[in-house]
Amino acid sequence: MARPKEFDVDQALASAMNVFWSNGYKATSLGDLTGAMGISKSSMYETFGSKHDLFLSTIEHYIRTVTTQISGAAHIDAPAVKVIKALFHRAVQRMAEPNSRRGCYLNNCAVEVSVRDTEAGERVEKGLDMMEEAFFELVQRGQREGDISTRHDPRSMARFLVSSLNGILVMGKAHASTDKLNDVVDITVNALA
Amino acid sequence: MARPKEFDVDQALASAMNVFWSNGYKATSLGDLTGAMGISKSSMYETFGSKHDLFLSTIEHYIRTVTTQISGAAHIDAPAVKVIKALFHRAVQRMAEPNSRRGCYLNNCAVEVSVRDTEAGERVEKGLDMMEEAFFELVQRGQREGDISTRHDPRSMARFLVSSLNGILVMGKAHASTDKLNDVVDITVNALA
DNA sequence: GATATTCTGAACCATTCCGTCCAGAATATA
DNA sequence: TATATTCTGGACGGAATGGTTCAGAATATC
Repeated sequence: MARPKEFDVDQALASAMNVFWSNGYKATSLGDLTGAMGISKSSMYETFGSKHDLFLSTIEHYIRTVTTQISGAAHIDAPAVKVIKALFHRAVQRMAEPNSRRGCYLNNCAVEVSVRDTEAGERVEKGLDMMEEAFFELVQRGQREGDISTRHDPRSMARFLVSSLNGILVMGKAHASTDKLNDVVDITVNALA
Repeated sequence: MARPKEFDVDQALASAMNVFWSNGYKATSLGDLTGAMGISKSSMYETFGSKHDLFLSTIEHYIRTVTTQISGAAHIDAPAVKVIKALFHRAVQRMAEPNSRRGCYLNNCAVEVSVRDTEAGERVEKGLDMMEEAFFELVQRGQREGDISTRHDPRSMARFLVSSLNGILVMGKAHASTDKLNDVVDITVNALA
Protein backbone atom coordinates (compact mmCIF):
# COMPACT_ATOMS: atom_id res chain seq x y z
CA MET A 1 0.00 0.00 0.00
CA ALA A 2 1.32 3.40 -0.97
CA ARG A 3 2.64 6.07 1.33
CA PRO A 4 0.05 8.85 1.26
CA LYS A 5 1.17 12.28 0.19
CA GLU A 6 2.52 13.97 3.25
CA PHE A 7 2.37 17.60 2.51
CA ASP A 8 -0.63 19.81 1.88
CA VAL A 9 -0.42 20.63 -1.82
CA ASP A 10 -2.55 23.75 -1.46
CA GLN A 11 -0.53 25.04 1.46
CA ALA A 12 2.73 24.44 -0.40
CA LEU A 13 1.25 26.27 -3.36
CA ALA A 14 0.28 29.19 -1.14
CA SER A 15 3.82 29.34 0.23
CA ALA A 16 5.28 29.33 -3.26
CA MET A 17 2.88 32.10 -4.26
CA ASN A 18 4.02 34.20 -1.31
CA VAL A 19 7.65 33.88 -2.34
CA PHE A 20 6.96 34.76 -5.99
CA TRP A 21 4.77 37.62 -4.76
CA SER A 22 7.53 39.07 -2.59
CA ASN A 23 10.54 38.47 -4.82
CA GLY A 24 9.16 38.35 -8.33
CA TYR A 25 9.42 35.38 -10.69
CA LYS A 26 13.00 35.73 -11.94
CA ALA A 27 14.49 36.69 -8.59
CA THR A 28 13.02 33.63 -6.88
CA SER A 29 15.31 30.58 -6.82
CA LEU A 30 14.51 26.92 -6.41
CA GLY A 31 16.07 27.13 -2.96
CA ASP A 32 13.73 29.98 -2.03
CA LEU A 33 10.77 27.89 -3.15
CA THR A 34 11.68 24.61 -1.45
CA GLY A 35 12.58 26.46 1.73
CA ALA A 36 9.24 28.24 1.84
CA MET A 37 7.24 25.17 0.80
CA GLY A 38 9.01 22.92 3.27
CA ILE A 39 9.50 20.09 0.79
CA SER A 40 12.43 18.72 -1.17
CA LYS A 41 13.24 19.63 -4.74
CA SER A 42 12.30 16.17 -5.95
CA SER A 43 8.86 16.41 -4.36
CA MET A 44 8.35 19.86 -5.76
CA TYR A 45 9.19 18.72 -9.30
CA GLU A 46 7.14 15.56 -8.84
CA THR A 47 4.05 17.49 -7.79
CA PHE A 48 4.20 20.80 -9.64
CA GLY A 49 6.37 20.21 -12.70
CA SER A 50 8.87 22.91 -13.60
CA LYS A 51 9.49 26.21 -11.83
CA HIS A 52 7.48 27.91 -14.54
CA ASP A 53 4.57 25.45 -14.18
CA LEU A 54 4.58 26.12 -10.45
CA PHE A 55 4.58 29.84 -11.15
CA LEU A 56 1.51 29.54 -13.38
CA SER A 57 -0.21 27.48 -10.68
CA THR A 58 0.46 30.22 -8.12
CA ILE A 59 -1.31 32.79 -10.30
CA GLU A 60 -4.32 30.48 -10.53
CA HIS A 61 -4.15 29.95 -6.79
CA TYR A 62 -4.15 33.71 -6.23
CA ILE A 63 -7.22 34.08 -8.42
CA ARG A 64 -8.99 31.24 -6.57
CA THR A 65 -8.24 32.59 -3.13
CA VAL A 66 -7.60 36.34 -3.19
CA THR A 67 -9.35 37.65 -6.27
CA THR A 68 -12.52 35.76 -5.35
CA GLN A 69 -12.55 37.71 -2.09
CA ILE A 70 -13.21 40.82 -4.15
CA SER A 71 -15.93 38.94 -6.00
CA GLY A 72 -17.33 37.94 -2.63
CA ALA A 73 -17.24 41.53 -1.44
CA ALA A 74 -19.57 42.48 -4.28
CA HIS A 75 -22.35 40.74 -2.35
CA ILE A 76 -21.75 42.33 1.02
CA ASP A 77 -25.01 43.78 2.33
CA ALA A 78 -23.97 47.44 2.46
CA PRO A 79 -24.17 50.39 0.11
CA ALA A 80 -22.00 49.57 -2.91
CA VAL A 81 -20.01 52.76 -2.73
CA LYS A 82 -19.13 52.01 0.88
CA VAL A 83 -18.01 48.52 -0.06
CA ILE A 84 -15.77 49.96 -2.77
CA LYS A 85 -14.31 52.49 -0.37
CA ALA A 86 -13.66 49.82 2.23
CA LEU A 87 -11.97 47.57 -0.33
CA PHE A 88 -9.64 50.37 -1.38
CA HIS A 89 -8.80 51.47 2.16
CA ARG A 90 -8.20 47.88 3.16
CA ALA A 91 -5.76 47.41 0.29
CA VAL A 92 -3.91 50.56 1.35
CA GLN A 93 -3.90 49.39 4.96
CA ARG A 94 -2.25 46.11 3.98
CA MET A 95 0.50 48.04 2.20
CA ALA A 96 1.41 49.59 5.55
CA GLU A 97 1.75 46.25 7.35
CA PRO A 98 5.27 44.94 7.98
CA ASN A 99 6.69 42.78 5.19
CA SER A 100 3.54 43.33 3.23
CA ARG A 101 4.33 45.99 0.72
CA ARG A 102 3.84 43.57 -2.12
CA GLY A 103 0.96 45.23 -3.92
CA CYS A 104 -1.36 43.10 -6.03
CA TYR A 105 0.13 39.81 -7.24
CA LEU A 106 -1.65 40.16 -10.60
CA ASN A 107 -0.23 43.68 -10.86
CA ASN A 108 3.27 42.47 -10.23
CA CYS A 109 2.96 39.65 -12.74
CA ALA A 110 1.43 41.99 -15.32
CA VAL A 111 4.42 44.28 -15.07
CA GLU A 112 7.17 41.67 -14.76
CA VAL A 113 6.15 38.92 -17.15
CA SER A 114 2.84 39.48 -18.97
CA VAL A 115 4.30 40.97 -22.11
CA ARG A 116 6.78 38.17 -22.77
CA ASP A 117 5.17 35.20 -21.03
CA THR A 118 1.91 34.55 -22.86
CA GLU A 119 0.80 31.77 -20.54
CA ALA A 120 1.22 33.94 -17.48
CA GLY A 121 -0.34 36.87 -19.34
CA GLU A 122 -3.50 34.91 -20.04
CA ARG A 123 -3.94 34.04 -16.40
CA VAL A 124 -3.26 37.59 -15.25
CA GLU A 125 -5.82 38.91 -17.73
CA LYS A 126 -8.38 36.42 -16.46
CA GLY A 127 -7.80 37.53 -12.89
CA LEU A 128 -8.09 41.20 -13.76
CA ASP A 129 -11.29 40.41 -15.67
CA MET A 130 -12.70 38.84 -12.49
CA MET A 131 -11.84 41.97 -10.54
CA GLU A 132 -13.53 44.07 -13.21
CA GLU A 133 -16.61 41.84 -13.01
CA ALA A 134 -16.82 42.33 -9.26
CA PHE A 135 -16.51 46.08 -9.58
CA PHE A 136 -19.04 46.01 -12.43
CA GLU A 137 -21.64 44.44 -10.13
CA LEU A 138 -20.82 46.93 -7.39
CA VAL A 139 -21.06 49.91 -9.73
CA GLN A 140 -24.40 48.73 -11.10
CA ARG A 141 -25.74 48.27 -7.59
CA GLY A 142 -24.35 51.68 -6.61
CA GLN A 143 -26.07 53.25 -9.57
CA ARG A 144 -29.36 51.61 -8.54
CA GLU A 145 -28.79 52.87 -4.99
CA GLY A 146 -28.29 56.39 -6.30
CA ASP A 147 -24.77 56.79 -4.84
CA ILE A 148 -22.92 56.26 -8.10
CA SER A 149 -23.44 58.47 -11.10
CA THR A 150 -24.98 57.08 -14.26
CA ARG A 151 -23.00 59.58 -16.31
CA HIS A 152 -20.57 56.81 -17.27
CA ASP A 153 -21.46 53.25 -18.21
CA PRO A 154 -20.77 50.77 -15.41
CA ARG A 155 -18.33 48.71 -17.45
CA SER A 156 -16.01 51.68 -17.93
CA MET A 157 -16.33 52.65 -14.30
CA ALA A 158 -15.43 49.11 -13.29
CA ARG A 159 -12.27 49.33 -15.39
CA PHE A 160 -11.53 52.71 -13.87
CA LEU A 161 -11.67 51.14 -10.41
CA VAL A 162 -9.43 48.20 -11.33
CA SER A 163 -6.95 50.57 -12.92
CA SER A 164 -7.07 53.00 -9.99
CA LEU A 165 -6.59 50.28 -7.40
CA ASN A 166 -3.60 48.96 -9.32
CA GLY A 167 -2.12 52.43 -9.62
CA ILE A 168 -2.49 53.04 -5.92
CA LEU A 169 -0.71 49.79 -5.09
CA VAL A 170 2.13 50.60 -7.44
CA MET A 171 2.48 53.95 -5.70
CA GLY A 172 2.56 52.05 -2.45
CA LYS A 173 5.45 49.94 -3.68
CA ALA A 174 7.28 53.13 -4.61
CA HIS A 175 7.16 54.29 -1.01
CA ALA A 176 4.15 56.58 -1.00
CA SER A 177 2.81 56.92 2.53
CA THR A 178 -0.55 55.56 3.66
CA ASP A 179 -1.90 59.08 4.11
CA LYS A 180 -1.08 59.98 0.52
CA LEU A 181 -2.56 56.75 -0.78
CA ASN A 182 -5.76 57.33 1.21
CA ASP A 183 -6.01 60.80 -0.30
CA VAL A 184 -5.95 59.20 -3.71
CA VAL A 185 -8.56 56.67 -2.62
CA ASP A 186 -10.86 59.48 -1.54
CA ILE A 187 -10.58 61.25 -4.88
CA THR A 188 -11.07 57.96 -6.71
CA VAL A 189 -14.25 57.13 -4.83
CA ASN A 190 -15.37 60.74 -5.18
CA ALA A 191 -15.06 60.33 -8.92
CA LEU A 192 -17.90 57.83 -8.81
CA ALA A 193 -20.44 60.37 -7.58
CA MET B 1 48.23 60.97 -26.75
CA ALA B 2 45.25 59.00 -25.63
CA ARG B 3 42.62 57.40 -27.82
CA PRO B 4 39.45 59.40 -27.31
CA LYS B 5 36.35 57.57 -26.09
CA GLU B 6 34.70 56.20 -29.14
CA PHE B 7 31.14 55.54 -28.17
CA ASP B 8 28.45 57.98 -27.12
CA VAL B 9 27.99 57.34 -23.41
CA ASP B 10 24.51 58.82 -23.36
CA GLN B 11 23.38 56.82 -26.35
CA ALA B 12 24.76 53.63 -24.85
CA LEU B 13 22.95 54.46 -21.63
CA ALA B 14 19.71 55.00 -23.54
CA SER B 15 20.12 51.63 -25.22
CA ALA B 16 20.73 49.93 -21.88
CA MET B 17 17.66 51.64 -20.47
CA ASN B 18 15.55 50.33 -23.34
CA VAL B 19 16.66 46.77 -22.69
CA PHE B 20 16.00 47.00 -18.95
CA TRP B 21 12.67 48.65 -19.72
CA SER B 22 11.59 45.83 -22.04
CA ASN B 23 12.97 42.84 -20.15
CA GLY B 24 13.13 43.95 -16.55
CA TYR B 25 16.29 44.09 -14.46
CA LYS B 26 16.74 40.43 -13.53
CA ALA B 27 15.80 39.04 -16.92
CA THR B 28 18.35 41.23 -18.70
CA SER B 29 21.77 39.61 -19.21
CA LEU B 30 25.15 41.18 -19.81
CA GLY B 31 24.93 39.85 -23.34
CA ASP B 32 21.63 41.64 -23.87
CA LEU B 33 23.18 44.85 -22.63
CA THR B 34 26.42 44.76 -24.62
CA GLY B 35 24.50 43.75 -27.73
CA ALA B 36 22.13 46.67 -27.43
CA MET B 37 24.82 49.15 -26.41
CA GLY B 38 27.16 48.05 -29.19
CA ILE B 39 30.23 47.93 -26.95
CA SER B 40 32.28 45.19 -25.34
CA LYS B 41 31.87 43.96 -21.83
CA SER B 42 35.17 45.48 -20.76
CA SER B 43 34.16 48.88 -22.04
CA MET B 44 30.81 48.61 -20.34
CA TYR B 45 32.39 47.76 -16.99
CA GLU B 46 35.04 50.44 -17.47
CA THR B 47 32.47 53.15 -18.12
CA PHE B 48 29.43 52.19 -16.05
CA GLY B 49 30.71 49.97 -13.24
CA SER B 50 28.62 46.93 -12.41
CA LYS B 51 25.36 45.80 -13.98
CA HIS B 52 23.54 47.23 -10.98
CA ASP B 53 25.35 50.57 -11.26
CA LEU B 54 24.36 50.71 -14.90
CA PHE B 55 20.79 49.91 -13.96
CA LEU B 56 20.69 52.80 -11.48
CA SER B 57 22.14 55.10 -14.15
CA THR B 58 19.36 54.11 -16.54
CA ILE B 59 16.70 55.14 -14.04
CA GLU B 60 18.41 58.52 -13.70
CA HIS B 61 18.63 58.76 -17.47
CA TYR B 62 14.90 58.06 -17.74
CA ILE B 63 14.14 60.81 -15.26
CA ARG B 64 16.40 63.24 -17.12
CA THR B 65 14.93 62.52 -20.53
CA VAL B 66 11.39 61.15 -20.25
CA THR B 67 10.07 62.36 -16.92
CA THR B 68 11.23 65.88 -17.68
CA GLN B 69 9.02 65.79 -20.76
CA ILE B 70 6.04 65.67 -18.44
CA SER B 71 7.54 68.56 -16.47
CA GLY B 72 7.92 70.39 -19.76
CA ALA B 73 4.34 69.68 -20.67
CA ALA B 74 3.23 71.56 -17.57
CA HIS B 75 4.21 74.76 -19.36
CA ILE B 76 2.45 74.12 -22.65
CA ASP B 77 0.32 77.10 -23.53
CA ALA B 78 -3.07 75.39 -23.50
CA PRO B 79 -5.80 74.79 -20.92
CA ALA B 80 -4.30 72.60 -18.22
CA VAL B 81 -7.07 70.05 -18.34
CA LYS B 82 -6.49 69.61 -22.06
CA VAL B 83 -2.77 69.14 -21.48
CA ILE B 84 -3.51 66.45 -18.89
CA LYS B 85 -5.94 64.72 -21.22
CA ALA B 86 -3.42 64.82 -24.07
CA LEU B 87 -0.67 63.39 -21.84
CA PHE B 88 -2.86 60.47 -20.81
CA HIS B 89 -4.10 59.73 -24.32
CA ARG B 90 -0.57 59.94 -25.64
CA ALA B 91 0.62 57.42 -23.06
CA VAL B 92 -2.21 55.07 -24.04
CA GLN B 93 -1.40 55.55 -27.71
CA ARG B 94 2.21 54.52 -27.12
CA MET B 95 1.02 51.32 -25.46
CA ALA B 96 -0.63 50.37 -28.75
CA GLU B 97 2.51 50.83 -30.82
CA PRO B 98 4.39 47.67 -31.87
CA ASN B 99 7.05 46.51 -29.41
CA SER B 100 6.11 49.34 -27.13
CA ARG B 101 3.88 47.85 -24.50
CA ARG B 102 6.44 48.58 -21.83
CA GLY B 103 4.44 50.94 -19.65
CA CYS B 104 6.26 53.47 -17.51
CA TYR B 105 9.86 52.55 -16.67
CA LEU B 106 9.50 53.99 -13.16
CA ASN B 107 6.36 51.88 -12.76
CA ASN B 108 8.16 48.76 -13.81
CA CYS B 109 11.07 49.43 -11.51
CA ALA B 110 8.72 50.24 -8.62
CA VAL B 111 7.05 46.88 -8.99
CA GLU B 112 10.10 44.74 -9.74
CA VAL B 113 12.80 46.11 -7.47
CA SER B 114 11.78 49.09 -5.33
CA VAL B 115 10.89 47.14 -2.22
CA ARG B 116 14.15 45.23 -2.02
CA ASP B 117 16.58 47.52 -3.80
CA THR B 118 16.76 50.70 -1.72
CA GLU B 119 19.03 52.52 -4.13
CA ALA B 120 16.74 51.91 -7.06
CA GLY B 121 13.73 52.69 -4.86
CA GLU B 122 15.09 56.12 -4.00
CA ARG B 123 15.54 57.01 -7.63
CA VAL B 124 12.09 55.74 -8.58
CA GLU B 125 10.54 57.77 -5.78
CA LYS B 126 12.37 60.85 -6.97
CA GLY B 127 11.09 60.34 -10.49
CA LEU B 128 7.51 59.86 -9.34
CA ASP B 129 7.85 62.99 -7.20
CA MET B 130 8.83 64.91 -10.33
CA MET B 131 5.74 63.61 -12.13
CA GLU B 132 3.64 64.66 -9.17
CA GLU B 133 5.21 68.11 -9.24
CA ALA B 134 4.34 68.51 -12.91
CA PHE B 135 0.75 67.44 -12.33
CA PHE B 136 0.61 69.72 -9.26
CA GLU B 137 1.44 72.73 -11.43
CA LEU B 138 -1.08 71.65 -14.04
CA VAL B 139 -3.83 71.11 -11.48
CA GLN B 140 -3.18 74.51 -9.89
CA ARG B 141 -3.33 76.18 -13.28
CA GLY B 142 -6.49 74.21 -14.14
CA GLN B 143 -8.09 75.36 -10.91
CA ARG B 144 -7.21 78.96 -11.74
CA GLU B 145 -8.64 78.45 -15.23
CA GLY B 146 -11.85 77.12 -13.72
CA ASP B 147 -11.72 73.75 -15.46
CA ILE B 148 -10.53 71.78 -12.44
CA SER B 149 -12.52 71.63 -9.24
CA THR B 150 -11.16 73.18 -6.07
CA ARG B 151 -13.03 70.61 -4.01
CA HIS B 152 -9.77 68.68 -3.51
CA ASP B 153 -6.38 70.18 -2.79
CA PRO B 154 -4.10 70.23 -5.81
CA ARG B 155 -1.42 68.10 -4.18
CA SER B 156 -3.82 65.19 -3.69
CA MET B 157 -5.17 65.60 -7.19
CA ALA B 158 -1.65 65.50 -8.55
CA ARG B 159 -1.06 62.21 -6.74
CA PHE B 160 -4.37 60.93 -8.06
CA LEU B 161 -3.15 61.65 -11.59
CA VAL B 162 0.22 59.97 -11.10
CA SER B 163 -1.48 56.96 -9.57
CA SER B 164 -4.13 56.81 -12.29
CA LEU B 165 -1.63 57.06 -15.11
CA ASN B 166 0.42 54.27 -13.58
CA GLY B 167 -2.66 52.09 -13.15
CA ILE B 168 -3.68 52.63 -16.76
CA LEU B 169 -0.23 51.59 -17.99
CA VAL B 170 -0.27 48.46 -15.85
CA MET B 171 -3.65 47.59 -17.36
CA GLY B 172 -2.08 48.14 -20.75
CA LYS B 173 0.65 45.63 -19.96
CA ALA B 174 -2.03 43.13 -18.99
CA HIS B 175 -3.53 43.30 -22.46
CA ALA B 176 -6.32 45.80 -22.01
CA SER B 177 -7.23 47.32 -25.36
CA THR B 178 -6.65 50.95 -26.28
CA ASP B 179 -10.39 51.61 -26.31
CA LYS B 180 -10.80 50.36 -22.78
CA LEU B 181 -7.78 52.35 -21.59
CA ASN B 182 -9.14 55.49 -23.21
CA ASP B 183 -12.45 54.95 -21.41
CA VAL B 184 -10.56 54.94 -18.16
CA VAL B 185 -8.68 58.08 -19.20
CA ASP B 186 -11.98 59.84 -19.85
CA ILE B 187 -13.33 58.98 -16.42
CA THR B 188 -10.04 59.98 -14.82
CA VAL B 189 -10.03 63.39 -16.45
CA ASN B 190 -13.73 63.74 -15.72
CA ALA B 191 -12.92 63.22 -12.06
CA LEU B 192 -11.02 66.51 -12.10
CA ALA B 193 -14.12 68.56 -12.88
C1' DG C 1 7.90 -9.27 7.35
C1' DA C 2 6.69 -7.94 2.55
C1' DT C 3 5.14 -4.64 -0.68
C1' DA C 4 4.46 -0.22 -2.71
C1' DT C 5 4.70 4.52 -2.73
C1' DT C 6 6.46 8.91 -1.15
C1' DC C 7 10.10 11.75 0.56
C1' DT C 8 14.84 13.12 1.44
C1' DG C 9 19.46 14.88 0.69
C1' DA C 10 22.75 15.05 -2.34
C1' DA C 11 25.34 14.01 -6.51
C1' DC C 12 25.35 15.30 -10.99
C1' DC C 13 24.81 17.93 -15.31
C1' DA C 14 24.69 21.57 -18.44
C1' DT C 15 24.05 26.13 -18.75
C1' DT C 16 24.01 30.73 -17.53
C1' DC C 17 25.45 34.31 -14.91
C1' DC C 18 28.39 38.42 -13.30
C1' DG C 19 32.66 40.16 -13.14
C1' DT C 20 37.95 40.28 -13.75
C1' DC C 21 41.81 40.06 -16.45
C1' DC C 22 44.66 40.02 -20.55
C1' DA C 23 47.13 40.23 -25.07
C1' DG C 24 46.75 42.54 -28.94
C1' DA C 25 44.48 45.82 -32.13
C1' DA C 26 42.95 50.48 -32.92
C1' DT C 27 43.27 55.25 -32.53
C1' DA C 28 45.08 60.03 -31.80
C1' DT C 29 48.66 63.12 -30.87
C1' DA C 30 53.41 64.67 -30.53
C1' DT D 1 57.95 56.23 -35.05
C1' DA D 2 56.82 56.52 -30.13
C1' DT D 3 53.61 57.06 -26.59
C1' DA D 4 49.32 56.67 -24.23
C1' DT D 5 44.76 55.47 -23.97
C1' DT D 6 40.68 53.00 -25.47
C1' DC D 7 38.48 48.98 -27.35
C1' DT D 8 37.98 44.14 -28.50
C1' DG D 9 37.19 39.17 -28.01
C1' DG D 10 37.77 35.78 -25.21
C1' DA D 11 39.80 33.15 -21.33
C1' DC D 12 38.99 32.52 -16.76
C1' DG D 13 36.92 32.07 -12.18
C1' DG D 14 33.53 31.42 -8.96
C1' DA D 15 28.88 31.24 -8.13
C1' DA D 16 24.32 30.42 -9.11
C1' DT D 17 20.80 28.40 -11.71
C1' DG D 18 17.09 24.94 -13.19
C1' DG D 19 16.46 20.37 -13.64
C1' DT D 20 17.43 15.09 -13.45
C1' DT D 21 18.66 11.05 -11.12
C1' DC D 22 19.44 8.01 -7.33
C1' DA D 23 20.14 5.20 -3.04
C1' DG D 24 18.17 4.85 1.01
C1' DA D 25 14.82 6.19 4.64
C1' DA D 26 10.07 6.72 5.95
C1' DT D 27 5.45 5.49 5.90
C1' DA D 28 1.07 2.82 5.40
C1' DT D 29 -1.29 -1.28 4.44
C1' DC D 30 -1.76 -6.27 4.01
